[in-house]
Amino acid sequence: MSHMKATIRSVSVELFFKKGYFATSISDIANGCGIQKASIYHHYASKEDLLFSILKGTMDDLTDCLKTSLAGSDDVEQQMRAAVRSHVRFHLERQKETFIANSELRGLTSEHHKIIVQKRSEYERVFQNLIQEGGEKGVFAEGDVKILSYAILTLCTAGATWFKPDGRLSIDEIAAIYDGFIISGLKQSA
Amino acid sequence: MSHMKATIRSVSVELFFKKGYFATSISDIANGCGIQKASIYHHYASKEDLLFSILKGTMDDLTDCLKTSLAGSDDVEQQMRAAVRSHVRFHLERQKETFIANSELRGLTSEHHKIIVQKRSEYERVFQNLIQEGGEKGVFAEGDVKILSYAILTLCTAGATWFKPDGRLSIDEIAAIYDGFIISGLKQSA
DNA sequence: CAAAATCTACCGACCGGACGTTAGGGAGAT
DNA sequence: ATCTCCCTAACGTCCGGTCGGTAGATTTTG
Repeated sequence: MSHMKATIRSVSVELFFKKGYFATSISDIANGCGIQKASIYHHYASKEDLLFSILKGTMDDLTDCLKTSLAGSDDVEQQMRAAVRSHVRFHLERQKETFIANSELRGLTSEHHKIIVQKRSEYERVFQNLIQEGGEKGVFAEGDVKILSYAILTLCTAGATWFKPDGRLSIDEIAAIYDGFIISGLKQSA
Repeated sequence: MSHMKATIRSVSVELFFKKGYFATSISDIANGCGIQKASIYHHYASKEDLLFSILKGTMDDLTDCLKTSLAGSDDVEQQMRAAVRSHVRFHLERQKETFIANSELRGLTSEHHKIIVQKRSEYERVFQNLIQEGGEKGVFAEGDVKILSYAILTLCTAGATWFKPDGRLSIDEIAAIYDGFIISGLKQSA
């Protein structure tokens, strides 16, 4: 990826995060890059292509991150803890991209939309399998797998909405809080 | 509110939910109402005014709903359970409006934005006070009040993202799952 | 090795269309 | 006579995207 192409990408992430995809114009992006808007089209085929490439890259990295973090153990509870922490960390470290990935899906063409949704389904399935396995082994209480997986994922994902990088708590502290909260909820002592 | 004004509102909710605020044009709304787009302006001053009135009405109803549900008890745990169930029910029963209220804030002017954010802060404070009080009385484990409140609220709020009214589980069943999950998390046995 | 051809990165000007909004008017109810 | 509610018609603006072109680097070729 050329230097300017990377610049366009990062300026777009910044603007899509701050103003939203539809409220950001190609001129805005070009302006932020210090070039003319026609030059954008030398690097990206369309505005939608730009959005898609951001979303796809982010989803791929997210998936890789999860796979790496699961490789260390084969104990269900430890794996769930690792998965939660990986999920939280990624969403807070790359807050802007993940926020976009969760709020701007409607900007995609239907084919691109399908691709991203499928990637997300595969990602969710990892968590669902862990909940299922944990339930069968008696590590977690029995419960509705889908609802619980949505609960866990959206919980962490939403962090990207309110997180302030220079706030009171560090990413690892937040990850630890979520980790504890979720594992308690899955064990369902109440 | 006149009949047509109510129709415009409900058509807008439908379209804002399905396509998003910026992707929905005044023509789309007029079309859905069976009138000309200029006629919209007899009932609402602008597109933004329409969005704001939807958001404000929804937030007011949400707050009322919470207040009513808390009046029944003065036990902290029971109140938290009631609050969670109220929050979940409202977000699933009025899924489209709450979804918009959580995703289209950027469409507002800065004054209107401020008003809605303030209403939301007051709403959040109710939950934060319950967590605080529960912590002091030893009903819940000690923990970061803000993070936990965000966790609880976004958890339920996110339900409006994936909920299917004709799905496998009823609203009350989902509310019960969330209730158990959250209370366990707050008691932090893990 | 130099000239010719090609490729890369960008620009200024422009296009068709869609958008939110306004002006002015008309039919019916009060 | 006035007010409500909706109409037709138009306005100015901005947007995504295209076009033809240029300066410079790189590669190909006689």
